[in-house]
Amino acid sequence: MVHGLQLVWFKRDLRLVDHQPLARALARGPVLPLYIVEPELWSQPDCSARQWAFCRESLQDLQEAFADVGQPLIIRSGDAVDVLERARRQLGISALWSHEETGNAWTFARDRRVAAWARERGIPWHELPQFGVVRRLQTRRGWARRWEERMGEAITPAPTGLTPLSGIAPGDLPTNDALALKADPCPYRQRGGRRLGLQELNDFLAHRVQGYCRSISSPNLAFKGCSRLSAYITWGCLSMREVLQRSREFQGRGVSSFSSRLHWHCHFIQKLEDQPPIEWEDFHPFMRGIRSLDDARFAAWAEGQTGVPFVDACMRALRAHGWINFRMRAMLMSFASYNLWLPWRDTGLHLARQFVDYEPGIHWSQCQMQSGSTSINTIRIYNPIKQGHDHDPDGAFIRRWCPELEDVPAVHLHEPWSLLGAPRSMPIVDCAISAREAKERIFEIRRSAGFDRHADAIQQRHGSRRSGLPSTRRRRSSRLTTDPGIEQLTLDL
DNA sequence: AGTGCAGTTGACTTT
DNA sequence: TAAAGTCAACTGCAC
Repeated sequence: MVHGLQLVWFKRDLRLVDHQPLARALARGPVLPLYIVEPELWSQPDCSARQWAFCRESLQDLQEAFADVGQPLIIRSGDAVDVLERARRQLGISALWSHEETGNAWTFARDRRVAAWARERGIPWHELPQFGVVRRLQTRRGWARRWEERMGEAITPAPTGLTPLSGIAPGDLPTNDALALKADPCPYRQRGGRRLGLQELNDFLAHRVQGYCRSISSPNLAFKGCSRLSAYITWGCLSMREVLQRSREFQGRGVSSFSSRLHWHCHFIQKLEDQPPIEWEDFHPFMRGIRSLDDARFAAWAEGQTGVPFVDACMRALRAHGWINFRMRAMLMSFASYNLWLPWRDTGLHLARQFVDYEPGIHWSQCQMQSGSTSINTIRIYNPIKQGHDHDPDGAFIRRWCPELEDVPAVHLHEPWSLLGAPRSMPIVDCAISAREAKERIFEIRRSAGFDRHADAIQQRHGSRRSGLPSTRRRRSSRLTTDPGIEQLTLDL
């Protein structure tokens, strides 16, 4: 049976291997592979030039891969619905194929407009999952098992020998200027594309995975010792499935620690999939609006000028690399949310732009988790001085990124204000005092009436079944408040 | 050689 | 993927 043109819409899945929408579309008929550069997307406050640069390199790599199989990748710029409608009018479209995307609120709204357009035009839109994230999830029960099932599916090989469509101009990739992106120098950024992603994967599994556990916490080791695959997974140069399956060919603590992180990747994205407003709204209603934006504090934090050396070094390294290890991300967020008491939405947008591997679901879940607003996790306030001593004991990292501290002797490097006699600038906040105040504020809210009732509901909806069982204390107290029989009894007493 | 004591370590709790 | 506090057990040392 002959079908009409199958439009495969590439989003953050910039590869030919393990691309089920592409493979399924090819089984139906001639394929038009399309990437839509959306200027409005790139003007969103969580997007940046460094992300576009990585995406653009990945697209160039994909263009080459398509050229090798005989059909150019088609690039168009503009609003997605406009571009799709033009394609429909000019070429006729029988079906639209893509991966499911759990993006930000903007891409969610855009997908709804595309869905409405497809419905109106009678064009079926086949969206297939590429991660362990489940659409329209009813319960978290059995989630981990489903994740394993999906990740265990056979890898779809790259197609070969496509029949080229004639008379369609391939189109050009716009530059930063054309997208009006703000200058965003990032000298040590990883480069995009599947070729480099595979290189990183092979090198990680062959040489670096053994030392993985030892390297992840220290900013001195992490840039080389971590997998460094996150950006390639975010932009889809590599599929999660192939990364997981390849890594399971190996054994050891490093491999199991790494693959459990792939599992957590999907666990966190699932939260945003289930509840899109968590991008800007605190999970727990009692946590909403508790912090305030202070411009001077925000600027000092964002520019790596807080006066706390380890915090500043991390922020400056992040700006220059477009990446930093997990623990240091958590510390930067913790410092902003607790010590500086800044709203996580504002600081989260800044971090989002810094991350080449920005993945909305992970990012916003983590921002909230490191700000204590989820209510289902215990609050974790990082002490940047202790973190510095633990993970940068000789101060090499601080010296690398804070040249202004050149003449400070090693013993004072983590807290140069302790160097008596020198007119050393004080940090913008006292770490110990501000941490204690933040802790008191959070626990005051957590003690307030009705807090646990919301927290239990959040745990029910978003908590991991595997490890996130409510604490004994909470379980006990929630039984008291949710079981009407016992509640009556306790009220009587 | 046993006792007292300051200091350390580790498990556990609290915030 | 926190940090600080508590407490008991332990250690090294002086006497």
